[in-house]
Amino acid sequence: MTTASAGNLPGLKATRPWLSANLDAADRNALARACGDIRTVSAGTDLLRQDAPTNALHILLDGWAARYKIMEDGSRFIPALAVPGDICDLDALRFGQLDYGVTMLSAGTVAVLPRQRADALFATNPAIADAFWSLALAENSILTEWAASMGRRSASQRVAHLLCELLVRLVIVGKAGGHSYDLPLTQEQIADALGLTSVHVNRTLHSLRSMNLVTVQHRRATIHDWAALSALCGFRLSYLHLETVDDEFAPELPPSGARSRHRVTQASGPTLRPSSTSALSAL
Amino acid sequence: MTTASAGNLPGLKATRPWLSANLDAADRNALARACGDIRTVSAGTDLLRQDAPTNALHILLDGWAARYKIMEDGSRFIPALAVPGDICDLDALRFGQLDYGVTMLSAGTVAVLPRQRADALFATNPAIADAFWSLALAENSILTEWAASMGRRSASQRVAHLLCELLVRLVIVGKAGGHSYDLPLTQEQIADALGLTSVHVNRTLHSLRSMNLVTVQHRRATIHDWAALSALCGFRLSYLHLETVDDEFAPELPPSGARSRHRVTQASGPTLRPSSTSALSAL
DNA sequence: CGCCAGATTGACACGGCTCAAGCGGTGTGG
DNA sequence: CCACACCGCTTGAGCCGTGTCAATCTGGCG
Repeated sequence: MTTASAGNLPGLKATRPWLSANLDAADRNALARACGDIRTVSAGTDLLRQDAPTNALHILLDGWAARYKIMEDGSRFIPALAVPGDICDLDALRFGQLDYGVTMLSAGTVAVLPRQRADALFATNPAIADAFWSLALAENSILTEWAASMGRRSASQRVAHLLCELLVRLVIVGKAGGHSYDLPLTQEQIADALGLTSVHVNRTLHSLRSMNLVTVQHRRATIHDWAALSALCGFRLSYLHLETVDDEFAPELPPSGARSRHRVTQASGPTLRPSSTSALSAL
Repeated sequence: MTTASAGNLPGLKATRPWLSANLDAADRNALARACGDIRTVSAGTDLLRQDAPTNALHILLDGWAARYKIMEDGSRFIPALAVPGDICDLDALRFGQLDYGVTMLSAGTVAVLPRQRADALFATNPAIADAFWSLALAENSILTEWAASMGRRSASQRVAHLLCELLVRLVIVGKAGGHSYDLPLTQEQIADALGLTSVHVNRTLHSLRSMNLVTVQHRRATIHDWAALSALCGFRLSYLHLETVDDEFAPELPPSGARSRHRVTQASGPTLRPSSTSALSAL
């Protein structure tokens, strides 16, 4: 569709994930001390089984994890992906049984934080409670965006949007090099995250490639034209609620009174100033 | 599809929404006092505009509200519906600008809770902070289920699932009479909440009607066969995290190693013991 | 009685799914 | 070091669930 300069990425100042973004050294230490063990796990390991009882949170320190849901007809759906710094199963903070499972998509390391210790931390370190609140609400916002994708975007837009989101999230935690990053998902897993079929994801990926927008192969994604790719899917940074994004990227106000499923305008191709810093490695 | 007895509804003991479910009189009073004004609003009123700055939460006391998102192509998407007892814009607890708007679907009343007062309350009344946490995580779970619907369920299953969810949520706050309830959404709004088209929602509704599962007309939904309707869409109570549901309705463990998009079994038709109690009317 | 938003209906197009075959890389056992 | 197996990627053909477009109908309401 849109052509465009091989634009740079959105100008992010943030260098840490939501959870630790606003914590000082003391609080980060307290959080680290509260964690039980640190587990090194291999790809395919289930951190949590769907509908099984649980009483601890899993904070992903390295690698990728996915929440998954086996639907009533046996199909699988992936409602969320976790990258370093994310919490795999935040709901365990209040609920003893979750209706999704968590599995590792790559090898990695995970910190286990017992629910009771988390509550204790909240009581003594308000800043930590704050950090968890921000994380929970940001997650909420991402879920909303994913739902919107499945409900109102085409296959190629969904794929493009996911790739854009992941680039930004990975840049923030220092896991993206330039415009590319390791993407350990199979096409089938991408399909499960987007409500598509692996066959169609394959075709869509080829289509995006042929437009010189992005290449995904050998478990690595390389974005060739950020401006065009983000314009194609209407990607806007605002929903990620990164507190330290440059003003120039403040979201534009969309047309106010729109009807269901219709035309429109717009295009945004912010420029990015990559930054880095290991995730919760300090933990 | 499935025939079945005009089953009763799931056996719920809960009589209050998440927010006030575990608050004692003192805390409820504190919450009420913290709220600024109570606004009486008419249908169509916008409580919050998409991408506009905000610094207060809107607690819905009566009526229906919807979060909406205008997509880049001008189409509309509704990521959440609020019924009495729900918070329309929980994200405002931490973020000063939300990428969704909130509009009233019916006339109603809303309590406005300034963000700062909410934070103050959390510091002094741990039980209230707890209540908000539960609400946030439950909302998260509902969003996940909606995303799963859009990603992996057919049109009729989506419609059925939404109608099931709403019945349960309304029973809990005493707004459902027997197996029916007022549903102030137009078919177009239902379509926007399900990622469908109003034309297709219309056809789907007629189809469900012809199967004697449910009737939706004149802004009222009447479920004729709960057992069959919930079986059709694989509705399970667990994702709503109602703490006081009878054990007999504990979710069944789904088959463990499923592939993307395939066969399966299952059917659940719990029996419901309606209960009532006005939402946050005490506020 | 006239208007209008919302509900209906029909005809038709198309995006994405299904089914099925074939290919390629990689790990493993002989 | 080769042969096989297996998993994930590709590709083709055809189908079908939903969307699109366009009337027409209906119930409320002024």
